[in-house]
Amino acid sequence: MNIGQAAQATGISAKMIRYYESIGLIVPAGRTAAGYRTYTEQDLHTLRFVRRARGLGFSVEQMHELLALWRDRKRASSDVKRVALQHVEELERKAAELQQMADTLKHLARNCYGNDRPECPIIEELERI
Amino acid sequence: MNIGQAAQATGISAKMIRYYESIGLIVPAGRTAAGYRTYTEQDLHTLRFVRRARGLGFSVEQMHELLALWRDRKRASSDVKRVALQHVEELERKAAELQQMADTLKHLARNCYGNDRPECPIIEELERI
DNA sequence: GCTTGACCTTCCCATTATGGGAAGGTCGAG
DNA sequence: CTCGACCTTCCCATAATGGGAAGGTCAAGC
Repeated sequence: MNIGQAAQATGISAKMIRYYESIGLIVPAGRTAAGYRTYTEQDLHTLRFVRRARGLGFSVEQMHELLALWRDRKRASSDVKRVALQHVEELERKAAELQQMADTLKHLARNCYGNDRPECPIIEELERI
Repeated sequence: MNIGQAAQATGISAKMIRYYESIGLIVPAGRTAAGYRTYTEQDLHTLRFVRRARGLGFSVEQMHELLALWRDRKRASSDVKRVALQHVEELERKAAELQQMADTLKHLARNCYGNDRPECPIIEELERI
């Protein structure tokens, strides 16, 4: 299977598959005599793992760790849980930060008439002399 | 006032002040005969506006728009409100996305014993054959 | 057998906002 | 006059992703 088919089968773009290979996240794919990358079912399996991890917001570095744990049949589930919970913390911290910004802005916008007049508490807050 | 003092007075690094100037977000600072940038109180005022906008998660492009509205004494407050609410939407969308990821992971982690055994629903979910 | 279009390869560039660091010029205090 | 603290510009790096060029390969159809 060529890279284009692997891309379609896994939902990861060919560009990204090559990138993941180049940074050592996944092992280099096999090659045909002409130099085309070839993908086995096992390769697709790995790529799908990667896609799901990305979908949960894991960074490439964290995926590296997760892939290593996946491959290690004797891993302790506590190791996986640690990585996951650490990531949960970061996700929640970021989510809260964004929500905080949104709340502040919503509060300001609520006090803005939003009409043709120039008076605007949003700008005034940003300006705050 | 030199750039270092302006940086300290506004909480924006000297590096970023130069960057904002280079991309045209702020007007070029005055210069001494030797080429040092100089900042007036008005300049600091603008920089503080920028810092607050950054603190609310506005992108450089959005700040461009906000600065233009700020300078335009005849702006309609509805224009400001539109920019703000559009940003709120994006912030809330991103926050919800992150929180969704966190919730999914927390759910998986809750079902993981987190002990020395290898069985782990987190890895199994990522793998999902 | 040759052409053509769809695919593949590598390489370079761009994105966003931020910082690190080098090489060299300037300023003020002692 | 010197030295340390500052300033200047320029280049590089980050994370993850895509765009695109130049050129090689493959398979289908004539």
